Amino acid sequence: MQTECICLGLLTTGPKSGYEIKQFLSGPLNQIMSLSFGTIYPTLNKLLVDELVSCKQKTQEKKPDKKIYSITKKGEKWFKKSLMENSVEWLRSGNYGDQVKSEFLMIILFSEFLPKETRELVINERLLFAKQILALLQYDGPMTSTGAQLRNTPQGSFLRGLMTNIISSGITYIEQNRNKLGK
Amino acid sequence: MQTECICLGLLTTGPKSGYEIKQFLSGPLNQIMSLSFGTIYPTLNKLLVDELVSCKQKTQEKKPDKKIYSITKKGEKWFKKSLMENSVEWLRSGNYGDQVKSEFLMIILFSEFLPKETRELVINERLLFAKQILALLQYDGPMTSTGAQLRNTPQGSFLRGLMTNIISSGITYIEQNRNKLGK
DNA sequence: GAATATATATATCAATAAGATATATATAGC
DNA sequence: GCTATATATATCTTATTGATATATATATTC
Repeated sequence: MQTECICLGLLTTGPKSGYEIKQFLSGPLNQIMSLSFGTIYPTLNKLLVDELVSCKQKTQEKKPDKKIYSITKKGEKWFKKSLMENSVEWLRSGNYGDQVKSEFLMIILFSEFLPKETRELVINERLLFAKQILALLQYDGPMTSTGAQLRNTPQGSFLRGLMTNIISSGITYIEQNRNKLGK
Repeated sequence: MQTECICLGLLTTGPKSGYEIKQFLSGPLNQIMSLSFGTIYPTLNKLLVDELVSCKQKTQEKKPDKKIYSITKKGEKWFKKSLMENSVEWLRSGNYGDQVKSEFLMIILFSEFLPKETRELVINERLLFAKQILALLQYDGPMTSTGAQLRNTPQGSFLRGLMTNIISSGITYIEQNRNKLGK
């Protein structure tokens, strides 16, 4: 999926700045997709030139100015068309639509070369992190910009449920089988 | 984790060509890590210059020549040192050692803009693919170069088990909840 | 009280990596 | 005979990351 489509898709739920898009992709959605500032800002500029988004400068007190991007009607049309025409092709690309790079699991694969203490530290930290993500997914308190778009839609609940399910069963497996890794 | 370390780590289980490294990372291990040819070949050349690997040209009948790379003693030392010194730092990088880009889950997030038929097709294809990965993970027949290194070591069995567990529970969740996505 | 770290916000650039293409040969299927 | 796929390496353009720069305010630590 092109970066353009990802940004446009996120903008369908309401206007956002580049910083807010990054924040959103740094929350629970980071388990699904990540983009860096170096990708987000040039993409928004490109979308602006192509008139798929519009931009309002918002002066903020005590903070740098915000550029709020909104998807235009032209942008919505383009996004929906692109999604319909390409989703099957995107799905079939690469590892059937997934590209995963897990430092953690590579360290585990190579952990025979690691002292027991380091291996245990790595596993403990990772479990802690996974439990933090779970807490974030299950959080139902006041809305933060970070978690907002994963709520109130069937798609958001589906994804939250799926992530919760996968992460939980991963934690259980690691806790029950970590002893098999070691001396 | 640097590409250098990944290649060296994979070479600790025996000499391999660049093509075989790519094959290995295109099997079940693709759920954990992926590298392209444009990354693998330059990395192997760099490792050769630094004398962390050695190379034997192998002329093959009816096929292009193979360059078989072996990790050197210098390479083993460097790899183990790097792993020990950096694994905790690698783990803490980015999304705690994970970088995921899932076209499939982004399509699901945006699926309100998709006709029901396309959404169903995407989910069906993805479930089929997941089940193929499961079969590959559970395969215990004659060894292929692709699956070899995930066997016979505690680390390999641990990862195979973890992947099986996560993928299975993902499949179950999708099958039981896909109806909640639709009209 | 001063120094440091963190958060908000955008932008750019070097280094890295992906994806496409080129080259060459063999086999398998239609 | 034609096309697709598999083996094998290499290169090149494009895309992306990760680091850095800039600016200001707040929170935390010494």
